[in-house]
Amino acid sequence: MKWVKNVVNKMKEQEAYLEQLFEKYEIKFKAVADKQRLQIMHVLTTNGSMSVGDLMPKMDMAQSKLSYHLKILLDADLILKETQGTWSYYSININSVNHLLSEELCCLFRPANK
Amino acid sequence: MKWVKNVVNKMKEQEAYLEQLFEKYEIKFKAVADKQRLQIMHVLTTNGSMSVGDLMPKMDMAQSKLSYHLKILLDADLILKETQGTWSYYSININSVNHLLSEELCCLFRPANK
DNA sequence: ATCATTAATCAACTTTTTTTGATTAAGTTC
DNA sequence: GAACTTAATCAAAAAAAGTTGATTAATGAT
Repeated sequence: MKWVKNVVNKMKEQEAYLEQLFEKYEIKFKAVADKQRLQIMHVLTTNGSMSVGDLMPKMDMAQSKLSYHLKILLDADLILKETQGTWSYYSININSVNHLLSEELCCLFRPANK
Repeated sequence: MKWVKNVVNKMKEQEAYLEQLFEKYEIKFKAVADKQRLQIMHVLTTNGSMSVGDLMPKMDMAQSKLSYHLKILLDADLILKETQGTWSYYSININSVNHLLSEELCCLFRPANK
């Protein structure tokens, strides 16, 4: 019966779609599942664009460690990077954060929240 | 100067508050930072309240493994548990999910989304 | 060209998380 | 109460994530 096959196929498609989706969100949620990275995001929110060197004292973190965490946030598309010569400037990706977190939470990562 | 001390104290309070907040969210985000657990949440969403035994075939997962992941979601307050005799029934905690995730994401964890 | 600066990457190590199979505890059924 | 069912917990092993210090690559300054 043709329609049975069609239904089964639809279900398989749906499953594959969800699996992909969950994988994507796993990466994003892993990125925010660390208080140090949440702190980085918060510092970038309140200070705007910052170089790794600027972040080091604010986070009290060694350079290689900071680079490691920044890469995770960048791979999850939660922050943006702009290279200028030998400097790397990072900033929050508000758009991406808004699509991921609840409104009340986003407030924490919105510039100049009062 | 008294006002300097006051300002410094306020800042320290703010810092302590944020640190606590980030720790709380670390736990919640860790819980959703796993595709298997996202899948569990989704199954609970579409099927309503389920026992561990019901979930096993749906997740194709051994009992002890399932209990492990359910505990993580429960500790993060993202699911609810009701014990009836020797059965444990788990269900999604919509309220908590709504406060954590973006609206578009919550749709995935809202019963009967069309 | 040499030296200094900035930040990414690497490799070894540590810590945390996840998986697995077995055991335990508590409640049913006969 | 003996046997069975359900699900939590445990301990050992495996896998993944995070930390550390050193190296590298690329750019800038002298």
